[in-house]
Amino acid sequence: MSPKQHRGEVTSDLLLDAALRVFVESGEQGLTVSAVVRTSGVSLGSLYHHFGSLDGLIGALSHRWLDRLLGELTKALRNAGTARAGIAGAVEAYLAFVQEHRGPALLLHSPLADRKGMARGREFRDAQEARVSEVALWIRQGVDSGELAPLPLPLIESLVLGPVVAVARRSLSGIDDVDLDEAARLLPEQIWRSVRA
Amino acid sequence: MSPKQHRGEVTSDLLLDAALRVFVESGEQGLTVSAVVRTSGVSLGSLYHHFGSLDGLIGALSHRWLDRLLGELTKALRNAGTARAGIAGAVEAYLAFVQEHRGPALLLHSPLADRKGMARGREFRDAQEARVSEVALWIRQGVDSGELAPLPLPLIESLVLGPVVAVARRSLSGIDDVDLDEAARLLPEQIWRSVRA
DNA sequence: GCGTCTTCTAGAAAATCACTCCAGAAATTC
DNA sequence: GAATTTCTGGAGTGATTTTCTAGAAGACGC
Repeated sequence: MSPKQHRGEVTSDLLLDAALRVFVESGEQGLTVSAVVRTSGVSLGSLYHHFGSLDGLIGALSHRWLDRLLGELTKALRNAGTARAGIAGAVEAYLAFVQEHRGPALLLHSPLADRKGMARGREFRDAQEARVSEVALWIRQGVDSGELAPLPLPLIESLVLGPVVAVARRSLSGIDDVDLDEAARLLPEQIWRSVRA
Repeated sequence: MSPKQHRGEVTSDLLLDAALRVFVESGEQGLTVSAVVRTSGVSLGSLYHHFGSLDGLIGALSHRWLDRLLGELTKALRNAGTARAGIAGAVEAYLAFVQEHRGPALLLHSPLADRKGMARGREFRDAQEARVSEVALWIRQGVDSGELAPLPLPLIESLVLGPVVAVARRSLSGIDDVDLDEAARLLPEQIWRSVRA
């Protein structure tokens, strides 16, 4: 790690951290270029040098945390001996992530991540693709082994993650009375019923 | 219908229609005040007179279509004799709506509707509340009659709509190969398994 | 140590938007 | 037919993102 690169990493990390902090404190409304520049202490020029645009910065931040979340999910799948245990583990891991990282979870489930998280460069897409295809592979194995119902892969993925995302959104939006602990206790069994063979 | 009101309705409808057209053609990026003014032929002042802000216009548009969608869902629930038939009907109605009204569905599933659709006035909220509470009531009856599993209502709602929304989003984003007809054929049975008693 | 090239920082200026404001037209009311 | 309310029009304002360019800091060969 050369000094120059070290400096560069520090600067972009300063920006990413500041962006998350601003988002948590001020919401997506307050997440402006000037606010990030102010709280990070980094200059406007540096921001645009490293990320090209505000969307680029937000996209990189979203990607960083989406990668963590997908990492938790794939780890849960990998460590499970059965399809049933894998589904349950992934559901619990998702909800645990939302509880432990409320700020980042809020970002990932906010409109910002949808818009700016997409249309990323190659590196971003590829790292994600690796995760996603690992999930797809795990599902295919479950179907082939007869543990999961013989459905199209996207449908199985939607049946598993759809309810989890819905519950997470409700909890994060705050207007609903969803207890994530309760959801983590009840959802795995119900979701399993919808995808088991 | 007096002449003035007639003119007023025409003007606001011109704006709503133009906004949807602009969104479908140019995406949420292109949905600007000037674009709406240009394509509608209505003046800037009129836009702000009728809707107060761009968010107000988008919110009204989202509300108009969300109301239609919820109407389809509640109609499906009302016309069903059993809980199982109701779930299946609602799922099919949702997916049919997405196929028949791709533009509006894209709007409803886009970040715009999330942000601007909220924080509306009393009239908007109330009309929606009526729909939502009708759904809640239907679910409660299913639980009480022993047809649905004794779960918290938000969880049941998430188990039913979560996968449907996930599939709809995939289809609308275009990057995925989800066949909505196939989904409408397969999902009802799988979702039913996750919520039946 | 010394010039060169690339990378990075800095912030002023430009461009784009949503929104305000108010003058006046059109419709309504009495 | 005058007064009042509602609606239309668009120039102007302020905020925000982005561009531009001048130059500082580091990498590298010599």
